[in-house]
Formats: sequence, C-alpha cells, structure tokens
Amino acid sequence: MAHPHESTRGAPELQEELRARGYRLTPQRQLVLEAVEELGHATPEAVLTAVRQKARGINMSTIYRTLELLEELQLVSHAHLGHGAPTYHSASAPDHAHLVCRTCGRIIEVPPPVIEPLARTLRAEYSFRPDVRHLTVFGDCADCQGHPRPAKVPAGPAEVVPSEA
Amino acid sequence: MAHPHESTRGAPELQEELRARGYRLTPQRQLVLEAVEELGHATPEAVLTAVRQKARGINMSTIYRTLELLEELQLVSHAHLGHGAPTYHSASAPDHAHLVCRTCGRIIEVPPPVIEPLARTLRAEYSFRPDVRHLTVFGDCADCQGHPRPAKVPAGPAEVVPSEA
DNA sequence: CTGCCTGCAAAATCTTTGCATAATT
DNA sequence: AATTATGCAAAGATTTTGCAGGCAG
Repeated sequence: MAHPHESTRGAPELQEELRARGYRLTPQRQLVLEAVEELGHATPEAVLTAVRQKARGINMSTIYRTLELLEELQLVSHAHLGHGAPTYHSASAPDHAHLVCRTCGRIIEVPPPVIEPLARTLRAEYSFRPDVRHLTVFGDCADCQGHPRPAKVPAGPAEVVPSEA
Repeated sequence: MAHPHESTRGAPELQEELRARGYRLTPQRQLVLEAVEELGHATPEAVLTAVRQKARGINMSTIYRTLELLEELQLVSHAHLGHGAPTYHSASAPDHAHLVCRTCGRIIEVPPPVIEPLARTLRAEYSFRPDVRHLTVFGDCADCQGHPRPAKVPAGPAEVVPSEA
C-alpha cells in the first residue's frame, strides 16, 4: 500500500467517539481523519488538498473545525514543526517526538524512550508532565553541522525521516 | 531596579556587532534590544509597546526587522511558547529551556543541565545538535494535573516562573 | 554625500466567525 | 422534524514587503 499508517480503524472508532459526545458522523470528518492518517505529518493546507482529491466542495474552515474536533476527541494531535503551520498526526500512529533541522528543514522522528529520561526528570523535579507527542527539538542535523547556515530554512515541509530506533 | 536582566551591556556590544557586519547603530535598534532585555519574555507586540514608552513614532515593521537582525547577530533568540506569538529573549540572560502548562498557561524556565542528558543522547544517537534555548516542552504543571482541562488555555502570557535549580 | 533604515501602507499568511443552507440522527 | 455541520464570504490576527524620505557614517 501507499500510505504510512495502516491502522486506519477510522470510521468505526470515529463514529463511536463522535456519538458518545453528541457529535455527528459526516463524510468530511471521515475524510479529514483519513487524510491525517495517510499523510503522517499534515498541515491544514495539506489536509485540504488531500481531502479534495477524494471529494469536492470541501472548505478550509471545515478542515480547521474538524481538526480541532478530532484533537478534542484525541484522535489526532498536533505539533509545531516550523514557523507557522502546525502539523497534525494520527493518534493511531506510534507516538514520537520531532527533531527539526534549522538549516535544511529535515524532520526526524524519535521514539518516546529517547525522551523518557527527560520526562522523568521533569516529573520528579518540576512535577511537570510533558506531552511527548507535542515535543519538537530544533537544532542542526548531521548533514548540516559546520555549514554556514542559510538565512532561511529551505523550501517545503521537507522529507520526514522516521527513526529506526 | 525594576527589570529582570541587568546585564544590559547593550549599546557598546550592539554597536560593535552591528558595525562588524556593516550595519548601522540606530536609536530604534538600541531601544528594541533594551526592551527585550528588560521584558525577559517578549512578544513583538510587547516589544513595540515597551519601545513606544521611550520614544514615539516607532513602527511594528521596524520591530520585526530589528528582532530578525538581532537574532542574526545572536544578541537575542526566540522560542515558541504558545499558539502564535514567538517570544524573544536576550542572549545576555542565562540560557534556559521552557516548560509551558497547557492548562493554566504557566511558563517555567529550566536550566540547561536539566536538558543536557537528552541533548547528549540526541548528539550521540542522531548526530543532532539541539538548540536548548529554543526548546519548549508542553504539558501540565503541578497545579493543573487531574483538572478537567479547559477547552482553551486561559488568557495572557501568564506569569513566568524561573526555576531556582 | 552615499546608502542603509525607518515609517507608512498595502499585501500576504494563516485562522476564525457569522449566517443561511444542507445533512445527520 | 430537530439540530448539528458545512460552505461561503468577510473579518481577524500576525508578519512581510515596496517605496520614498530620513538619518548614520
């Protein structure tokens, strides 16, 4: 198959979560959830584009409203990987934090165990419970160290490199 | 004195850094740097307000251009503490990362040593060099755990709680 | 003087909201 | 049938950019 995340229990679970809170199941909501699951790291703009390939007439405001709803239902979560646009992830994908290279824009996913020692320290010393899924660490990746750092990060959301750890 | 950061070597160092790269020293640039040093965590909007109390006629576009320049000169750095507005910090203040409570909005500063173990791991396993000053960890603070989490984070930039560690 | 900077205004992004209509339950 | 959800368009909020005049060096 062509998509990153296969655990698209989508519809059934979605309907269940929606109805439990008095919300309705609509084609738009199914499509948005599917798009987030398939895209992996999706900006609202990317979700809109993806959804429009399957159905027409869908509006950006619906994307925003739906993403907010899905996040409330804990079916998706978002993280800030750059200046402006947040990116959404499916809750059915494995949890991970992000490393973002400031020079080339590359995004590296890291599994929770890498963050856990820090999380433990924050819980112990600050009574603070971090949300690892929302964590983004900015810095320079292996390929970009020592380079004269361009004024701005290059174009596009850049490739995502899931860590194998 | 009434302001957080006293190490306002400001003007001299600013002039030096500017001239070294062919930039000019202007009243606006001095005022913006001072404001960032005095405010501690400053959004562009807050900087504008602060600067306008000392001089008039200053425009928001100058704030943005100046903050960008000061960051290039490494005299300030920014972090994303919330949804939209970035906050700027003086480089003359002690380095620190941020913990942001999603429920009450409280901001807790943590010193680099707390983050260092994670930084070491990322360098060793991912050849990734994190920028600790830019690091923000979202989660729930001691006071807010177990609470029914409001739909939205409460008003205002909220108080900043420098860690004593 | 020469050319960098600033203020102003318009534009560009990105997101939210009001409202009438369409769709779900 | 009762309400919720959507599409559309306009409004907001934030940041960027083009220009002509002003100021630093």
